[in-house]
Amino acid sequence: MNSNLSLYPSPTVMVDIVIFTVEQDTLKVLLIKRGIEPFYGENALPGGSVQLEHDHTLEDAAKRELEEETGINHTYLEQLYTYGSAQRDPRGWTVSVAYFALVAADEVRLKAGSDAAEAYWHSIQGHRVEFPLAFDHAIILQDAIERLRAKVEYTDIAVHLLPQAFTLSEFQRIYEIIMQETLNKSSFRKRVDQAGIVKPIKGQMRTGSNRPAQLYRFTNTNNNRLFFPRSLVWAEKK
Amino acid sequence: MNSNLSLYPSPTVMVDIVIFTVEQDTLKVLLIKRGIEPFYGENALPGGSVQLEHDHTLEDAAKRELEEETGINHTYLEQLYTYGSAQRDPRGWTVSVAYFALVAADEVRLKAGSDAAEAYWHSIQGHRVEFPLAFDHAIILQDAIERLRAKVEYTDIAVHLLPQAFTLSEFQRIYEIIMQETLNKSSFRKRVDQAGIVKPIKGQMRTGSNRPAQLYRFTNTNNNRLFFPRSLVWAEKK
DNA sequence: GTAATAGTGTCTCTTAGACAATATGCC
DNA sequence: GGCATATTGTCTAAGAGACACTATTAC
Repeated sequence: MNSNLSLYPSPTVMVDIVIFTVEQDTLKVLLIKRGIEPFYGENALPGGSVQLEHDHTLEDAAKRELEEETGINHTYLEQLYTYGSAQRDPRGWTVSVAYFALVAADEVRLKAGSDAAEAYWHSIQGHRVEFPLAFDHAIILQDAIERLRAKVEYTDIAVHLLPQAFTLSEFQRIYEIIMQETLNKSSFRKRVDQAGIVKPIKGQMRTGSNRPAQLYRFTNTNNNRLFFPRSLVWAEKK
Repeated sequence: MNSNLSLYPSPTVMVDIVIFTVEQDTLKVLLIKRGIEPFYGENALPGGSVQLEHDHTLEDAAKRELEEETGINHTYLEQLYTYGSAQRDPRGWTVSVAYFALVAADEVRLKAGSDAAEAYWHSIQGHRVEFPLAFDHAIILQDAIERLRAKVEYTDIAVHLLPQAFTLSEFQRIYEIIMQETLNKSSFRKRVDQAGIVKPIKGQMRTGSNRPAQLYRFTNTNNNRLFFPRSLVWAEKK
C-alpha cells in the first residue's frame, strides 16, 4: 500500500541527517558504512525512510534518526535542504529531506543504525568535501558545511557544539575551527558580551598551569536573534 | 503504480510556490482559488504534484508551476523549506517542497493552472499573514515573507522585482516596500555603488516634472556574493 | 622569578546615518 | 523663478581589529 493522494506516482521520501561535532580541535561529521545495497559498503550520511505510522512530521523522522545514531534527543537540529531527482538514487525518483544537527562531543554515544554496519566520526579538512560518499551525499555534506559556516557568522548556534559549561576561549576556538580562521580575542569577547548569550557560572573555574578561566553557560534568552550586528570580520593574517 | 523503493509507504510529494512581485508600491503574492477538493473554493498557493515522467528534479517541477501560472521561465527561484506531516492535508501524510520566486510585475502574464479556478495578486500588508489559506499555506507564506525580508538585507535578490532598466530610486523603493522602513538615501547609494551590482545604461534617462534619473541595469557579476558588508541598518525615524 | 593562558584597555580606521548642498528637469 | 526629485558631499558616532598591557595560576 501507499498513501498517494493523486493519480500520479509519488517519489520515495527519505530523511538524511548531517551530524556535526567538534572534537580534538577538528570539525567532524557522522558517517556510516552502508550495510545494504545500493552502495553497499560505501560511506554515507545516516538516514532512512519516513515512517508514516510513527513519524508525525518530517522533523520527527530526523529526530528519530539522530537519536538512533547518537543517543541524543535534545540538541540543535535544522532542516538543511531537500534534494529530489530521478537520478540521485539508482533505484529511481527519490526525495531526500536533509537536516543538520550540532552535538556536543561529550554527549554522544555512537550506535549503529539498522541499515548501517558502523557509524564513525569523519574529520573535515579544508573547505571542500574531497572524499566520495554514496548517492549525492557529498553534495549534501558540502551544502551543510557551507550552511554551518554561514550561520556561525551571524548566529549563536556554535554553543551547541560545547559542553554545558565552557570558557570563552573554548567558545572562540569553536569559531576558529569551523571557519578555519583566527579571530581577534578582544573583539570576540566584546561581541559575545553585548549579545548577552552567555552567563558566567558562579564561583567555578578550570585549571591548567596558568590563570584559570571563568566558566560560562549558554542563556537561551536571545531566541533566534542576531548574534553579531555586523557579520564577523576575520582577523588579518600578520 | 508508484516508484517506492522501500517496504514502507511513502508520502505524496507536492511542490508549492510563493511568487512575489511588487506592483503599485505594494508587495504582492500570487494566489489561486482552488477548483478542486479539498478546500474547494478557498485561497491557496499555486502548486501541484511532482510529475515523475516530466520533471527530472524538484526544481524542474517548481519551474513548471511558475511558468504555468505566470508565463515566466527565467527569474529568481529558490527553495524555501519542506513541510511534511500527517496532518497538513486532510487526505493523509504529504510532503510539500515549497519554493519562492521573485518576478518583475511587467513580465507577468497570469493564467490559471489546471486545478485553479483563477489566479490573482494578493497584497501583503504589515508583517503577519492575517488572512486564511488552504492547508498550511498561511505558514508557508509567512515563512516566505520572512525569508524574503531577511535575504533582501544582505543579498541583491531585490533586483529581480524590477524591470530590466530601473533607477536607483526605484531600487531603493523596492527595499522600503519589502522592509516597510525608510532607508537613508546616500548610504543606500554608496553601498549599491560599492557592491558593483548595477551599471548605468548609456545615455538613457526617464522623465517627470523634475530632474530625470539615470537608468541602470543589473550586472550578474557578483554571483551570490554578499551585497552589504554590514547588514542593512535602517534609517531612524525622525 | 618564568611560563602560559585569561582578561582588559587604547588607538585607529572604516562605514552608516544625519543633514545639507548642489544638479537638472518641467512649468 | 519655483517646484520636485536626483545626486553628491560633509560631519559624527559606533564598532571592529591591531596591539599591548595586566591578571592569575603552577612550577
